[in-house]
Amino acid sequence: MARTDRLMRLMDALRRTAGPVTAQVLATETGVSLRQLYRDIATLRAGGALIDGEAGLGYTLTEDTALPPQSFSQLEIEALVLALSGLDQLADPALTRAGQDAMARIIATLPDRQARQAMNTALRSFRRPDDRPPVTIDMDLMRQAIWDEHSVTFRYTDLKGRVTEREVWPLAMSYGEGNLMLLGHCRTRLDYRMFHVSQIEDLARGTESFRPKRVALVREFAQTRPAPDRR
Amino acid sequence: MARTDRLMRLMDALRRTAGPVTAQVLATETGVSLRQLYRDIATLRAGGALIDGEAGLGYTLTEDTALPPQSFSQLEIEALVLALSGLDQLADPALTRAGQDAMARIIATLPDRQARQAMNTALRSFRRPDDRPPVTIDMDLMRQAIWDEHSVTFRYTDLKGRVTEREVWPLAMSYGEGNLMLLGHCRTRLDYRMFHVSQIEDLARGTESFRPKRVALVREFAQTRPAPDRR
DNA sequence: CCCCTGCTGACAATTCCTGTCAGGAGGATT
DNA sequence: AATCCTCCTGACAGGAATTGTCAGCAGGGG
Repeated sequence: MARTDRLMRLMDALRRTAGPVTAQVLATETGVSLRQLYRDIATLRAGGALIDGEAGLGYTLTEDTALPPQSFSQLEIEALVLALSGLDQLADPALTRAGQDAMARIIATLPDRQARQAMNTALRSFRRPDDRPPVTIDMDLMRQAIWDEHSVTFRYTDLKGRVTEREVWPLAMSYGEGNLMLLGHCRTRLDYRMFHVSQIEDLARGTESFRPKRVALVREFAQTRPAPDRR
Repeated sequence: MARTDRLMRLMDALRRTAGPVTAQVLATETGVSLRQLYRDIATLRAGGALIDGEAGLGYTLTEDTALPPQSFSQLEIEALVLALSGLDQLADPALTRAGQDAMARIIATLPDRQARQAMNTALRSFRRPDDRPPVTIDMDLMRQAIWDEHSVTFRYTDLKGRVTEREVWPLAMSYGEGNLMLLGHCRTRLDYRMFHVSQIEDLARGTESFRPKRVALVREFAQTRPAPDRR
């Protein structure tokens, strides 16, 4: 790892000095021949760093790409932006807002050029939120219950129109078929169930606590019904 | 830089998987012999990464040393996980993979408790990838063209079954109606068009460059047809 | 007991890295 | 113009590092 290490020190040296630095100085500082230093500079440039080299003057670091490892790749940013844009369709304003905040925070840590491009590489979704039934229940209460590992009670209308009262251990939110769904362990049926959030009414905090079983339960569920493979 | 690069990919692979991974799997994934993988693991450990290796089971990443820690609220993490899970539906393996890597990297910077919870707060989507037409074109080429601000040509079958040859300035990818879409400026029609990626055939690099107009074009498009309000 | 795994050592082949030498081209100073 | 300083590139050979193969040990789980 001597090389990688040296390249890091070279970047540090470039960052440290404001004005142009000659290759000779950098070569001495990194303990390498002049020829090799030119090669190292070439390597850094290939890695995305914008290093301005002017004959008769020296090197100036124009833009710091911090090299792939520490940050996100272009493709990863694209995936994030694209994915977050899908949240608009979930009709859960708090969640959408949180997603935007998170994205903004991530973008804030990006190098300038990458950040500006990121905003325009992927677009927000074009489907209007009104397209799907609005979420009427208190999602904050639901999230709180999931987080606290505490049961909830609600009235549920299933796909065939049957209405039932249920007490459920809320395990996780999911995004299936373009709808916001709740995965829960139904205390009445004693089995895992997926609920369409839009079909839930009269949500209230229940009396049971299932701490700290949630992680185990979710894992059991995942094993019972394997999710689509990841690759 | 082949080695350094491979070590990064190895870290990504370790971050991505929750449970123990065997050395053989990692070796295959990073394209290296089993022996070399053990050496690579040793290198990462020497570099400070805490990788737990148990005989008969596999490797588990205990602690990550990369990336400055970013703090996210519980809700933000939930939004990220939920959003990223939607990528599975896009049938673009590279993008899905990038999303997983990015998520893993974010989670790696989280405090332990928060991280463990995050993995289970939201579930991956349950819709199987096969549900939608697979992406047949070379998305890498498309992304490259967007990034390079260079035109592309392709044959397009519209919703009414009409087939046309087009040259387009690709502006951005979008995720609308649950499908992967391309926003482009059609050079034939001289107007903005949305294309369903699954309807694109014979994608090739075109002859026109539109540098550096992309940002301006996307902005103009956004003003012309306002996206659903963001709040 | 077996199998599956993590882990280590040795060795040869190969690849990669590096220093040296020899130039070319552009800017700044005289 | 002349000169110096610099960035930059190519070729080549010695050396260092990386890697695959082969061999063996140790620990967990059935």
